[in-house]
Amino acid sequence: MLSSACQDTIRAAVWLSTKPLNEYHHIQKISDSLDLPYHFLAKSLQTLVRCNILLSRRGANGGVKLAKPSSDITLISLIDAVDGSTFFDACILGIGDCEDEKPCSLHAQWEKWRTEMHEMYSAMRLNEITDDVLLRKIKRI
Amino acid sequence: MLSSACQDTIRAAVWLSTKPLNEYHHIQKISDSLDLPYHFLAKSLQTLVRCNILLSRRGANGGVKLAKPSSDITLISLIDAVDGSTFFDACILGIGDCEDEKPCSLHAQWEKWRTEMHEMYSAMRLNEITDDVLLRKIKRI
DNA sequence: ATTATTGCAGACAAATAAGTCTTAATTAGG
DNA sequence: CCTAATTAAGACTTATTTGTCTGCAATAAT
Repeated sequence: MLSSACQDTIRAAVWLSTKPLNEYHHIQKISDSLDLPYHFLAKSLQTLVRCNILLSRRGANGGVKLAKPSSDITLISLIDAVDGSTFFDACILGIGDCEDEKPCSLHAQWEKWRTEMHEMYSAMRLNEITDDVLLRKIKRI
Repeated sequence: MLSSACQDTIRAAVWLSTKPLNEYHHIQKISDSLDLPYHFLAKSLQTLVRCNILLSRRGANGGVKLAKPSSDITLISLIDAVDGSTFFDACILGIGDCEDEKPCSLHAQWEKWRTEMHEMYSAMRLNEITDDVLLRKIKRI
């Protein structure tokens, strides 16, 4: 559904959204707080830096921070950055040209949900996702 | 979303549902018709045999066929057999104990869709999925 | 300037998913 | 009984995802 890299970046971004905008935070601190693998998380966050969603600074007291207010960062921008937008385009049965030609019987219903999901992710901004479940130190399944 | 093994078995089952119930069909014929990898499909279909969704017969003129009328076979039974039911239980952010404790802010909406999807798959039976898109020879993306 | 600290980049390793191949077992038909 | 055809089972390979490690480059503090 969402890759684990994507799930990690979402949780990390939510974590950052609870911190002041002007502070840089060491990625190690984030991975420790959320119990995520440091290097794996670091790699995914680099993607967000390249997409101008995060800013980073090297060296002592360096780290990463949100590039803009959390109310300006949509969930879909994170998903697109890390996972790409393939999920919201693909047929649920993996049939390549199902969408362009006549859609299969599952496709019609699937498309409805896909669209709804995409709209929700597009509407939802980081500052709305303040639930502390995301910020708790929870090892993945 | 659905594994490719699962997508394949669904298409194969739909293909079988268009054939007379008393005929066995060589798996090679199915994989040729749908342009799916033979051995990979064969393995997945064996799972359906073990779940009593398909019947099989070895040897000359052998093959597989539906174990019951296509109107008695739900889509969810295929998905559960091949992929298991983990998808319909898991948090979209991969947080293990999100459901049992307080759900995260995404979880509430996600659960609604998950449930709807599960209900649709449970209600939908093979004989309703007659769309010929599924039966066309279409290479995966 | 020097040094410690940090992100960056890419090679590497492990785990999982996807796909292939070989051999054995079973069956129909001659 | 033989033989060809076909599923069953599982080992094997390949691809993708996930995760780790190492060294380099930049930067702030001293």
